[in-house]
Amino acid sequence: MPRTRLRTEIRQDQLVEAALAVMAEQGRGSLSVAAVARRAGLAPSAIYRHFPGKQALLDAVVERMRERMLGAVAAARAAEPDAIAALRRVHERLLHLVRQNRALPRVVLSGDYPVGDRARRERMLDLLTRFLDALAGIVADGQRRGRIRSDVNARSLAVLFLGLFQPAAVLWAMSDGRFDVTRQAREAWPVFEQALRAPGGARAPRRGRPARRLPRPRRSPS
Amino acid sequence: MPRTRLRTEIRQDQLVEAALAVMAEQGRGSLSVAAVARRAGLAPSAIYRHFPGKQALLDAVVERMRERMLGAVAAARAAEPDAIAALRRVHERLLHLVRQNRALPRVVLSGDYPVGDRARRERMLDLLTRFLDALAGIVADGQRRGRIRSDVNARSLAVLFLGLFQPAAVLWAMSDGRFDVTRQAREAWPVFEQALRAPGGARAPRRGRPARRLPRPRRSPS
DNA sequence: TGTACATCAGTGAACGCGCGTTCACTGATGTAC
DNA sequence: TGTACATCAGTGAACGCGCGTTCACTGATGTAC
Repeated sequence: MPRTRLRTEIRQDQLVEAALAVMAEQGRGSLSVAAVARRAGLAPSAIYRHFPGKQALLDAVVERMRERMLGAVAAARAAEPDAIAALRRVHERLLHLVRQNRALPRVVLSGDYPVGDRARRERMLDLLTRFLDALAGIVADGQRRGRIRSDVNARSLAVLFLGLFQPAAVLWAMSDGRFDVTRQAREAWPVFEQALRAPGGARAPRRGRPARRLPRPRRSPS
Repeated sequence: MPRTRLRTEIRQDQLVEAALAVMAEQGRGSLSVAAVARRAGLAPSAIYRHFPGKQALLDAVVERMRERMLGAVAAARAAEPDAIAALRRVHERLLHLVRQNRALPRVVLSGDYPVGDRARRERMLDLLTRFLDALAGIVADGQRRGRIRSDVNARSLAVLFLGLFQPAAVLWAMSDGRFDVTRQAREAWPVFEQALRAPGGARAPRRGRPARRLPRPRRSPS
């Protein structure tokens, strides 16, 4: 006897959320069709009314993460004309996204979401590439307006931004929320923001010739 | 008929390396006992002469990554008395480690290595914690000697350091080595190094009261 | 230096289990008259 | 508003496959005399 019968769009949505919830709670290894179905209150076979197979469900999960991540960047950029303020807001929004959904780092940031064929792996990389492009767009904008240092290319600064957020996300997911992601963000952001601004008082790194020499090492152990 | 017969310590070593190779090439999803055995030139059943089960093999893989990561930090610290130079060397060594072994981010940095029970998850988190502790130790040392800014706690700067390395590692692994990890490092390191030094010309972030106000947003779209 | 025996790293065949998927069937919902 | 029918989201049972693991057996290596 069928329980409640719902339209396929609604079920698809529920199944994607169920998959995310299962990953968040039990890790990606436990992401079976049966587990997702149970979570969504359906029989395992019901999934095949809404997706052609498991891989299609996984694709839909990636698609949802893509929408949310790129959405966060676009929204922040639209809301904040200032590049640094926009980046700060992206940072806040991303942490919010991760806090709401512990599975995000496992899907997007682990580099090892179970993507079957080659084309899917490419699409996965494409997601991160677009994300970095969007961030680099904000950075480049800030550089043009003189708000962000121009002696380092925008793409490299975008990867640095990713580094502000990724370890926090992963540590938070690994520790089941015990890692204080808010505190880390509060302390790390000012450092990053300062680094983004024009080279400031300290000597700017020379363009083309990266400082290979170490800064006067002193002799003293421990 | 048995091929070549080797001592169990040697086979254990080979099997761990084989597991890392399989993960590097086909991703963690393909990490089956059969695949590891094939890679090591053994029959699947031979693995049980050297490990009680698959989980023990996975544990050994984690243990090897732990040794190498903590080894890199310890070696850099011993070789360089200056904290900033030591961090730089850790950075170089870690990138070298990742370049040699593409599976590292999948094992350690993904937050989702297939660890069965609760105790194993804890040990996994413990690895990263110790790693961060070791980094924070270097940072604290630099702070005591006035080489590194003291207005941000050492642990937060250590997580920032992790962020310098983790995205590069993951992007490199995801792109099958196409992402230019060396270039990223060359461009990102000076920015990070500068951020580590004393607050410099720019206003230092006030202790205890993080700047919640955004820096004078200007009205101008796109 | 032989011979006898214990040890133990190797093998292929077979196991049970859980997985993703298929299938015939059910019955609620929507539509035509 | 009622009746007849098509659609389609639901079900439980059954499938084949690949997995981790076990087992009896093999034969190379090490050790005792």
